[in-house]
Amino acid sequence: MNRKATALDVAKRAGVSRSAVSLVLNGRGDGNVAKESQDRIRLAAQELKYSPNAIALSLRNQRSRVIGIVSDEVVVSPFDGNIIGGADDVARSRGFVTVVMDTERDAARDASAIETLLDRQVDGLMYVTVGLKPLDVPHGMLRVPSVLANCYDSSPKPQLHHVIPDEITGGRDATEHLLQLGHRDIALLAGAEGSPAAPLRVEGYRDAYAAAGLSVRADRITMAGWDIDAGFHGAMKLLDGVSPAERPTAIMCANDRLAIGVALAAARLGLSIPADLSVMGYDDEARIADTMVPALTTMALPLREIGRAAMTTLLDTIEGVSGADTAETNVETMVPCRLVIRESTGPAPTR
Amino acid sequence: MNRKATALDVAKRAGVSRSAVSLVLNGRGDGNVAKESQDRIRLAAQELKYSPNAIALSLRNQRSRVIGIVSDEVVVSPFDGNIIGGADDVARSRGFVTVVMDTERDAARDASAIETLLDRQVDGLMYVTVGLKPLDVPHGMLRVPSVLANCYDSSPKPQLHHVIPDEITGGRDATEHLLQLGHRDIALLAGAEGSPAAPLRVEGYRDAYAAAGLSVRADRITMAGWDIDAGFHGAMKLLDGVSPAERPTAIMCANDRLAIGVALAAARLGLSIPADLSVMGYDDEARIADTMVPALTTMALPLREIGRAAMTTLLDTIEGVSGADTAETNVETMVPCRLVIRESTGPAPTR
DNA sequence: TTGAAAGCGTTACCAG
DNA sequence: CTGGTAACGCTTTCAA
Repeated sequence: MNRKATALDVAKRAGVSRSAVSLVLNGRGDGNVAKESQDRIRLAAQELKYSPNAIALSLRNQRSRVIGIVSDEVVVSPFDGNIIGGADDVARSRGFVTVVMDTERDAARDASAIETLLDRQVDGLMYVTVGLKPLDVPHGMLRVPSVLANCYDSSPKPQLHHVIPDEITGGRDATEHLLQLGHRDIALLAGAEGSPAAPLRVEGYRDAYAAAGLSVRADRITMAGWDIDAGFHGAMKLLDGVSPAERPTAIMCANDRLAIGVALAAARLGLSIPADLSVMGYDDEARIADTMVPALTTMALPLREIGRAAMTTLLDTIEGVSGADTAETNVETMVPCRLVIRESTGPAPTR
Repeated sequence: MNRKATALDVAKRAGVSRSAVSLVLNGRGDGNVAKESQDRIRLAAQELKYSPNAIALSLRNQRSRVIGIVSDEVVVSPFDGNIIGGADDVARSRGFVTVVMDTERDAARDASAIETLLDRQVDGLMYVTVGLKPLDVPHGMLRVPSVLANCYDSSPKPQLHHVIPDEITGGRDATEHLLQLGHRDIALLAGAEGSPAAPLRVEGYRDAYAAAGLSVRADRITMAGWDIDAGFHGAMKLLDGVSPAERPTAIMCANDRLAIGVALAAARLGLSIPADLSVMGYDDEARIADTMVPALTTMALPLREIGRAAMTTLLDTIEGVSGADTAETNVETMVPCRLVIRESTGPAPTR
């Protein structure tokens, strides 16, 4: 646990001054320091395993090459962690590191996390949420380049760029997949009221119906909730004791957990998926959708892409890349969802 | 985006010197600074919203009150995030903050994450994994007080304290719950080979059988895997086309996803849970076990407790709390799992 | 009771 | 081409 080597140690060992060390190790040696000294410096640095002290560097340069990521509950919840994964990919590839702080949905902690990060000279901030939602943007975020991922500035005058999934198109594409398979009566288990994502997915569903010249039956749309039991009870209501002619031939779910509930209900009722009933999920949740029996056709949320896009615009503004967004330019990036066809959807049964 | 107030700004506004500001704001004002000046200083600090620059502080004090948490994939995976939540609770309550870096299972990134954290003067390090596993401890962790959560030093001479769940007792308690309900033929879907947790849970299962004076049937234990499909196929093999007398009356699963697969199979076979078949999960995965239909009886992994315990021992050694572990004292803390009884287990069917 | 100065490890500037 | 010096913001010691 002995102290790390400093630039001074390297200088001494190489028999030069600190400044020479600094110049050489930052690639500005040529034309400033004798070749011979350069070699000695580099050798000494290696022998001492010298790496500059990041703290001193930050203090000196007033920047740290660190991006702070604040999340409402991405770390502790099972969802959406890949947004952070994608963001980190991009950050690393551009020579930045990310540090994450999760506030477990406590708004008071948001502010203090951001203050902490700011105090440590982060060069930029990113706020990530579990599930699309409006955000009361913490004040500190405006003091440094910042971006929102999977959430958006809920104030009347949005200041921050945000990156979100295109839920309307997602809902539409999912519905169209089913329509193309010949389904004409598609029930929608639509998630819970109060979530911003749910109504958008419903809107996409309506769009697809309209585009196909079909009219939607209001009673086919249920704001069921987001969990397995909601899917189960929703499906039972739709299917149990209902004659085949009256049954929807497909159930589209607003997430994969609902689809599990639907599958449970179908199995209990002796209905086979997809022969008797097609089931669609949404999210493509890892270790759920792909391992379901049958494997779930679903609309994948572009989590990594959201993270990548958000980090890219953030770093572009930090590094002043030309074309980087200013207050004027677009404040919204929408990333398309991706249809993943597996085994839970098939041709509508003939009746 | 104008610069933050510094101690010098406060001093100027209060008409005193920088040092006075420092003394007063660190509670060492009495006996050193006139009461009157103290008030002026505090007022000025408030007006300027002064808070000390953490970077300068770290540089000066050679410590940061930051704990670095490195994870193999806790952030991006859906599992075990609550370990970090628990750790953060304890850290905050003791005036530390945590920053998380996820290396997405890339050992090369472990080392660099730790180097980055060390360069930023973290006062301590914690490594967290998804699922119990041996860890090839990255070298840098030995340069600063460190602790392992949900993993353990795989080297012959373990150096670091680790905190892990008591899987053997967990397996035993789960089995005993079923035994107490009258089950005598309990099948075990035991997870995958190669995972350290699986054999421990099996050992607990054997212990419970032994304690009850029962002998285990080797063919009742299947290393099935960890996912829904494995549970489904495992259950089908156990149940499909097997006469009631030959069927196990309960299936114990090494995690909740396997239990989903089992429930799916049971429903398809017209078996009712728990009347015909009791099903146990393991993990008490959020939004899965509690919302299953029927709600899953399961063995809850003490994730938050693991995080809390790990952070507590870490901070104790950092702050030199008496009784804090030294190289001599215990290197292992085992946290008990917690039986959560819901609706998927019931009395063994009479036959 | 107060203020000046040193030092934490860097880098950038400017004489030599 | 080189080495000393200032500055980043803070705390602590020492002298006034």
